[in-house]
Amino acid sequence: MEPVRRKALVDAALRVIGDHGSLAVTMSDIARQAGVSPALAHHYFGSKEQLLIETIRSLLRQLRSDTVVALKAARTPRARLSAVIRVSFHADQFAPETIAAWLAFYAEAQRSEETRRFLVIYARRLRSNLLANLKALLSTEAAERIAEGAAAMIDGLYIRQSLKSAPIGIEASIALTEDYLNALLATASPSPRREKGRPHRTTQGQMT
Amino acid sequence: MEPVRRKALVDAALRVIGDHGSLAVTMSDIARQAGVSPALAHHYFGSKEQLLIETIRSLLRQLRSDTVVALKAARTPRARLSAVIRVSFHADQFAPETIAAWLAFYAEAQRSEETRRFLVIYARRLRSNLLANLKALLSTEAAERIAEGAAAMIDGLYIRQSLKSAPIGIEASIALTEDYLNALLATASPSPRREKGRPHRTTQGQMT
DNA sequence: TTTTATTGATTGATCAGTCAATCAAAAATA
DNA sequence: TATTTTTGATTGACTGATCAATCAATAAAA
Repeated sequence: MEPVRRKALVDAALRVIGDHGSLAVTMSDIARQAGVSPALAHHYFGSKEQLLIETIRSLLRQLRSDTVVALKAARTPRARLSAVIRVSFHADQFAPETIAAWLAFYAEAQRSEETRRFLVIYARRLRSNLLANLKALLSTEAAERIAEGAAAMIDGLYIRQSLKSAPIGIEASIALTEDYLNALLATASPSPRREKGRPHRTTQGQMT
Repeated sequence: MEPVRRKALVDAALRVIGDHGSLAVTMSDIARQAGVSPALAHHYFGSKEQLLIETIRSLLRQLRSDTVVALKAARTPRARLSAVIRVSFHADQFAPETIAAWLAFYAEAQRSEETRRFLVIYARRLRSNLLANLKALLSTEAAERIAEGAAAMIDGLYIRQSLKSAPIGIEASIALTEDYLNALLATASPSPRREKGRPHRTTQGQMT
């Protein structure tokens, strides 16, 4: 029973948090969603915090698994970059409840060291997946900048989605990130082996 | 006394929320920080929610005021774009407690209609400030895309800062956003009056 | 005197976490 | 096989703590 209940409770927590849009949900809410008593949730997880930790862990596991699959299917570095982007905006990730859950965990990371650790892992993975493939196309220096920028844009599009103010769709979000990549790939030095010196200003003054 | 107390309480709330990294702070915490009794906070604001609303309103007012000043000092559209970026990463905004507070409100917006309204106003203002100046340099169509992208990148850099995982500094954040702008300004059609037709793919396939 | 500012004390609700008690299945024993 | 024992699953009822909100009372100012 244990593994069944644990999974049911973690799934329920994710759902309840997503619906409610906050981690301020009660064990009762979660237990009810899972169809068990609150006491049982405590029995298996010991504390609410522990259940929440398992919940974010599961969110992360899902994302990694999706990423691995997408990466495996892509052959070239450029294609792998697109794969990373696509996974980030994949339908599951972009569901309102999932976005709400991620956001809630971001806020929680301010207070829970353990939650922060998980989110740092996420941020690093995203950056690293981008960086590894950018390095095949650009100098390390340029690759690092662009990886940082692309990761920020992905996170930003994601968080802006949570407000549903300007409902940019999945496709538009992907296109925007791809445009960023394309533009900077074209502007920055095109080869991994490039001349050193000034950190190559991007074509300034083009448009006054 | 009323205006004095209201301001003290709003400032205290901002501080406590920032320190605590969450809206789950008590009226007592806030009142203590402001040096008054919890009962007085209720007396002037009626409810905790109302105090929180006033708090985010104050955050927004500050940001707008900074923006107005920065915008006034800039002469060209391109300079105004830089001004908008600079204000977003201005030292006040980038202080850990301020970031924590913004994040907390983002999470709250999932649940409070009124909080969401304020954040939507913020998102719109940012987009609009960027858009107005981009339109002077590009077709409306391109300007809209780039405004969306730049706004997302700003928000993304901001939120990533909250994790303190890859502590990108203020200057680096500004540079990254400027690079995005420069690259896309160079790539997209350079004039406001441009031929119509296909939505101008950005130089695709440049770098295989 | 009337109004405003301020607080201590209290209330009512909500929750995380505990615990003793039940129930059922499996294991051991006869 | 029939039985007792043990173990794990599960819950209802309870506790202690926390907190938003209220209110009656006091102090001070107008």
